Amino acid sequence: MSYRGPKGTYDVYPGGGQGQEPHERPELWAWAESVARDFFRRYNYTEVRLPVFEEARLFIRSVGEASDIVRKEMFVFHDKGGRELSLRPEGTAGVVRSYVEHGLYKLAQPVKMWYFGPMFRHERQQKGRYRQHVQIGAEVIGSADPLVDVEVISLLYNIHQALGVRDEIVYLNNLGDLETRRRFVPELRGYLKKHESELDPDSVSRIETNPLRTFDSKNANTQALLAEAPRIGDFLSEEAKGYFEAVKEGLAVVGVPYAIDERLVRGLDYYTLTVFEAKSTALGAQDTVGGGGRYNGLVQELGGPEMPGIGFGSGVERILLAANAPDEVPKLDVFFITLAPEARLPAFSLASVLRSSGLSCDLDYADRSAKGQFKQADRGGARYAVVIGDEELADGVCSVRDMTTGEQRAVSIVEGPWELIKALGV
RNA sequence: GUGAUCGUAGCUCAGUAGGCAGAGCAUCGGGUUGUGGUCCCGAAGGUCGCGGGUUCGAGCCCCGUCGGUCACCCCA
Repeated sequence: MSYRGPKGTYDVYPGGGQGQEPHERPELWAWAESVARDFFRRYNYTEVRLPVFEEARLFIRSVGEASDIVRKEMFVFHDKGGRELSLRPEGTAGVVRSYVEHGLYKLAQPVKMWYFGPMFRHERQQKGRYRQHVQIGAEVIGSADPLVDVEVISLLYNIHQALGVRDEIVYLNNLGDLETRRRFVPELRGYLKKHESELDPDSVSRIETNPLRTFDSKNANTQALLAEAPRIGDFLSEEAKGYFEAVKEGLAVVGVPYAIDERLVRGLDYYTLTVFEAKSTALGAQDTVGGGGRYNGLVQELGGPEMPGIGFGSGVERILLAANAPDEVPKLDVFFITLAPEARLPAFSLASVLRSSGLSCDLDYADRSAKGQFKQADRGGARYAVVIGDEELADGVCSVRDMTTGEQRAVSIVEGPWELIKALGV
């Protein structure tokens, strides 16, 4: 094989589902995007389309120097002007950059935005994890109303449910505001240092850089130790506690089931207060379908005014992997069957007119036999086969065959395509 | 980045002990000089991931490399 797609990437291509993963099937992508798009319309979100690369320092500043994404997962490159750029590893940084750059804080707040597009992380791939993957995401900037948190979380959950994600659980936590973190982090760090010898190496290295992340460890010893560790819930300010309660109450009202997970911290540094993660047990080890959180300091951090924000990102490959994918065959309205060389141009012309009228149609381009053309019509799920051969040409008609019933009748084409269009019931 | 495991037809996979590269599905044709979805017959389709080594002889054994898969790490 002379060429292959780059490591960790995949193709979406026609193949009738033979040997294809759900996320390799074009019709499932079309379905997922249209379902998501309709949800965003109903929730009044505006689509943004942003570059897939940005200045690298944007991600370093927002996602965080100590984060794994910045430390080892960014596709960084230099352009010919010596600028250091990076393929975007996540969506929030670009959206916030755009919000600040275009002064969107002058618009009526909050500004509600969504996007659908590829993200890039240089990782070893496995089930549900690719170096290029697609995220559906939403960001709401300019409101600190806990009901916005509820809206964002329920939007994520409802999209997943509409797409058939199986066995989904939404985990929820509150990381507190900056004041909370200031008091909690030294406390946790002290505890971890005391038990340093019993921790796994990854967790030890995080004691100084980002002690909150140790909560994510899958190491059994570390987890046992953390059960006794100080809890962030005990350090929350009254405001943060009240905020958390309001979010929980809102979720109950809109019927989003959730579970509190006090160890949920997430790997991006910009989160404050609400964080959430939607997982599905239908996936492998990479069981997070979508997640996000509030980032009340980020807009200011990136040079804008003090504006709160919240958002989610959800992996479309993982959605499709965790979903009960519909097994819909794309349907063709008409397939033209030409049984004489002189029939090809009239058929081609009729197809062109039918397409203008909104019907989907196709014809044989492979010089197939009559039988082969009917098979092709059948494969395409055609409702009608329109046959044009010597006999039809002599009579100025075409033979319209209903592929479900097998009934066939002659329709005049002497006056043009209008009889045919009428017969097909447009 | 670490570990395990696997690369044979478009797809799913057989391939015995190292001895001529196979099946099913899909594709194309024929049975029906112009009629599909069922059936029957046939054809086409391969640098056995790639490179090196051992051997009279390698899909099979050895080394390397690239890629897939799964897990760790981390996340979507």
